[in-house]
Amino acid sequence: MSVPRASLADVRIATWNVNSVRARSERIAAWLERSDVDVVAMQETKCREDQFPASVFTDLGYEVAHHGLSQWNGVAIASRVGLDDVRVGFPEQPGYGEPAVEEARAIGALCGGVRVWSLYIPNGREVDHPHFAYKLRWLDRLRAAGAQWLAEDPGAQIALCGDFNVAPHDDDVWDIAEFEGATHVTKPERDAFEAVVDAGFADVVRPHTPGPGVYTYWDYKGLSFPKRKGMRIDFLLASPGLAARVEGARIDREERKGKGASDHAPVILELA
DNA sequence: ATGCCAGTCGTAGACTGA
Repeated sequence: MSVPRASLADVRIATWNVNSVRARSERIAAWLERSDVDVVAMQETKCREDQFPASVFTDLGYEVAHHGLSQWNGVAIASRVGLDDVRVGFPEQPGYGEPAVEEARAIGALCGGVRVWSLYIPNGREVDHPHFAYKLRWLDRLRAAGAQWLAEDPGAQIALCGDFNVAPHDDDVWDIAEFEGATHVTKPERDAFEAVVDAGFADVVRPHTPGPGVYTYWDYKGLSFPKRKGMRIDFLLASPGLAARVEGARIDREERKGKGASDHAPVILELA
């Protein structure tokens, strides 16, 4: 049983695409004990509410909120510094298809004074696929929601955490030449990502984890991890009020190693 | 690149992922 912290200073916030919370439950529990994070935003839980293994988190002293509608997507936040005012989805979050169907891609909560969002941005699939337009629309609505939150409270401490499925710069992939015509690196996707940043949400991890060759995701196929063929697509974007508290950040490559790893590594932010 | 690897459904093979 972890001891809840008495102070809200020296908080660690992480984001991690776990690629199934059920298949990964033992590794997640071991990682929580090892990493000593206070808040973790998870994506791709891949389960419904009634299937979510809440005890994995509560047994370690965390509160947990989950949003899952099917075996796809699914987002959660676990916290041991409070978990209040849980919000499922953000205002005007787009749905997918005709008619538009809501997907479990966003959950927010107030954790120790920080508004934490766990976000799973749509993949896009192919550049000419309807899912690609959905991805761009989703990012644009996230930008609009974020801008509105900062307009209402410029000093708000907001963390947009998640798998953005965008590699914003060429050195965020192992070889940009290999991505000709591929999603994740196109100008519209990068513009949509930068628009979120420009709305006031800075990538506060990169200054502490400079590249090139620094990634958060490695495909299971083709020995991508040992070959260091990765992508940097998981981010913690911080509002000005939160960015001012950032003292450090790291990507936990160790967690990508061994049997039963997620294809994404956790990304951890250290706050004063 | 038709696959590669992994997880979901369910119990074969389709779908999703990036």
